[in-house]
Amino acid sequence: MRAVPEQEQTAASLTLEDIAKLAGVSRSTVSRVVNEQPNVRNDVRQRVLDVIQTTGYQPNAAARALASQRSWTLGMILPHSVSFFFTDPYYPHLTKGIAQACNQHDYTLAFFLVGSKEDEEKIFPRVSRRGLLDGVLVQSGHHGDQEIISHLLDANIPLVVVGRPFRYDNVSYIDIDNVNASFNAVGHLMRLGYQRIGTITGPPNSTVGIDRKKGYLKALTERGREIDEALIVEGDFTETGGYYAMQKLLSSKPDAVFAASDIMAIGAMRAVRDAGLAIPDDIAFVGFDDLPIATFSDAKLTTMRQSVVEFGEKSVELLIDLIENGSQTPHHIILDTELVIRDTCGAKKRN
Amino acid sequence: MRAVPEQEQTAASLTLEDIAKLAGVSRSTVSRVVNEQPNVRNDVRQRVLDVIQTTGYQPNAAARALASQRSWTLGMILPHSVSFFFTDPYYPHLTKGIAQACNQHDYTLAFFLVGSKEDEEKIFPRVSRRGLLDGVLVQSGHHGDQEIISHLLDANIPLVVVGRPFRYDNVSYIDIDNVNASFNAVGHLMRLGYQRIGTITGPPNSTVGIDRKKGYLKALTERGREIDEALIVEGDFTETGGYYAMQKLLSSKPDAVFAASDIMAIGAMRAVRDAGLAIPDDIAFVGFDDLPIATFSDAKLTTMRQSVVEFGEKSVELLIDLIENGSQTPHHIILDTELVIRDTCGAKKRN
DNA sequence: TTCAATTATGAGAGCGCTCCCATAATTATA
DNA sequence: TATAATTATGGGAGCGCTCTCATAATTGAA
Repeated sequence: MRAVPEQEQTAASLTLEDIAKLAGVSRSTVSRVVNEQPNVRNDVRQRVLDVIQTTGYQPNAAARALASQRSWTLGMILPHSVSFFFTDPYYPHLTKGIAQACNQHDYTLAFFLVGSKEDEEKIFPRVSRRGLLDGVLVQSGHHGDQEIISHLLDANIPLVVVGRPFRYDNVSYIDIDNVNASFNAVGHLMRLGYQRIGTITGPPNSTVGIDRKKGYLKALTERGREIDEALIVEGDFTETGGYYAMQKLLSSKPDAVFAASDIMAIGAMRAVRDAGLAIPDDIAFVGFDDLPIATFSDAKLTTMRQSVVEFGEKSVELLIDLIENGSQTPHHIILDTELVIRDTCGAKKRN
Repeated sequence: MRAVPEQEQTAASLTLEDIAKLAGVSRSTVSRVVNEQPNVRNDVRQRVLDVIQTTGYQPNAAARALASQRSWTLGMILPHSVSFFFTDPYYPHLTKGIAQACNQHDYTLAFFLVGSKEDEEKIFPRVSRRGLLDGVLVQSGHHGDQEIISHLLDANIPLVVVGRPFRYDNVSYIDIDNVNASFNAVGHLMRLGYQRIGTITGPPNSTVGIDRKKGYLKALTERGREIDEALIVEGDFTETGGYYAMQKLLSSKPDAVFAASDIMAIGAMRAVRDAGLAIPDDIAFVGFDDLPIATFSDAKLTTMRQSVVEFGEKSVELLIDLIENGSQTPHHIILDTELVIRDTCGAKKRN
């Protein structure tokens, strides 16, 4: 059933043994050179390298994986809950960060986008199949993802959750300090003198949604402000969600709004303009994420920056660390955020 | 250097041989059962299946790949040109379609997101490494992607381009008939009686941009209308690009606009509203893609539907066909589109 | 110059499958 | 019932690597 080998002995179908013969050394020596191991004489190493160079030899990934019990492939799972993969550009960006980090570390990224809850069942055995993945990244932080996480935990496969999961004591994850970041974002608005600061939150079944709201509340209460429930409206991390949330908020007459994501801030600002109000003069804004879209609009968005690139990098590095050093105690990494002051908060006008 | 096996002989680390022993048959028989091959007595098959079921056995992917010379993994390459991966939700959607199709066909999807032109060099040897991928999908249609495509072609790896590339005589690709689709979209506006139909095109270094503009021109000229260059403005498949393009267009006083993508249409409609004009009464709109966002806004977008799910499915199926039947003649698949009439074209008001 | 320590090299086994082929069991046909 | 055809099963080789271990070459110290 194997395809008939045509004319060619293509470069890529050469084996270690072939290279060894061409370089006049043994398979083992070539293997050492390929894997940059010591104990090869310099001239020999160079000779082998030359042969590899001219032939364009590439080691066979499957053979290497079988022999070394390492596939050099990481899995990334997007659970069904991450259907805003399509509505919040944050996810594509994060995905890019992860993909790039994998490249840099010479890992291949396998992508498991779970379309439906049933798909999760189907994907699970695939992910836990030996010889395919060295470790798994799960983009999560949603309440519905507990099951898949504990599945993965049971399978004893190195695992990093990207975003804090609901139960996290026994799993490694990476996140930013959402509470504190939001606290600072709202604090910034308070320092600028705004009196009626509203917020558009994320959904309450996500840790991100919960934490950012918590930071908002904390900022107000710690400085003795009263919480006005009418100033808190739930969004869903979509632009449209932000738009409608803002429409509701408008009746409570806020003078500033902290939106839990840039994309919601953009939707909300559109609602403000549609209502004939000006930003930041009538209503000031602070967003969250600092995606490129934050600067696309006329009014550049003041926002809490989290470096998605760094987020991706660190997730991958944590996972690789887990794979290579296999510690059993879960690691929790919290990345920094930084307030980026642009136009929409009104800070510049007040200087 | 191998990790010390702790207490467990986890289910997933069982081998074919173990299952054989447990079921009282040979390795070969288990292999036949696992791979759903004939020539196994029913009761034996059932016995083996039971053992597999209870042990949770999963064949080792690397071993299977090595022995069968098939990795059951497809690569998806997003060249650097697809940086609008982050600005046009079309790409995440398409990615989802592809990911789901891979799942359905029991392939794993490996994801190569090329961050920079230099990355392309780095990714190339990885992709052409034997034993890793059975075939490759390239999301393309951009002028800058010729190089990577011919690289892949040289490497003699089964290849499907998703979107028509600039040179396509020697490569398999899948696309929609963009010219005809746009022709129909614009024809729809003409039939509704609009006189000054403008267009916001895609960039001219993409086949999609070129073809959709071509369809626009064809629709006008075939019906004896004159082309007014002032009614043609270039966009870049981003919402912001659509917004600014529309601002330019406004001075030419169009009564209808065909936008080459939904996301640009949405940006453009925002510009129209910001200018105090109504949709569709002052300016009618037809978009292209029919992404979910088309229906999010208040004014539901009339648009040319291309099924991204089907697009993904068909790409994967074409690639699998190439892998399994390995024909040398390139296949070109053109999918259908369908005009979805909603509010923004004004058709409903006129009935 | 001699022997120990160190470094370089090669041979062999084995990773866990698939696939071919030989043989055993079963069924069909005469 | 005997023999041919068919179907079921098992054993062996091999996919292309890695990694351990034995041995050869080189260097250092006495």
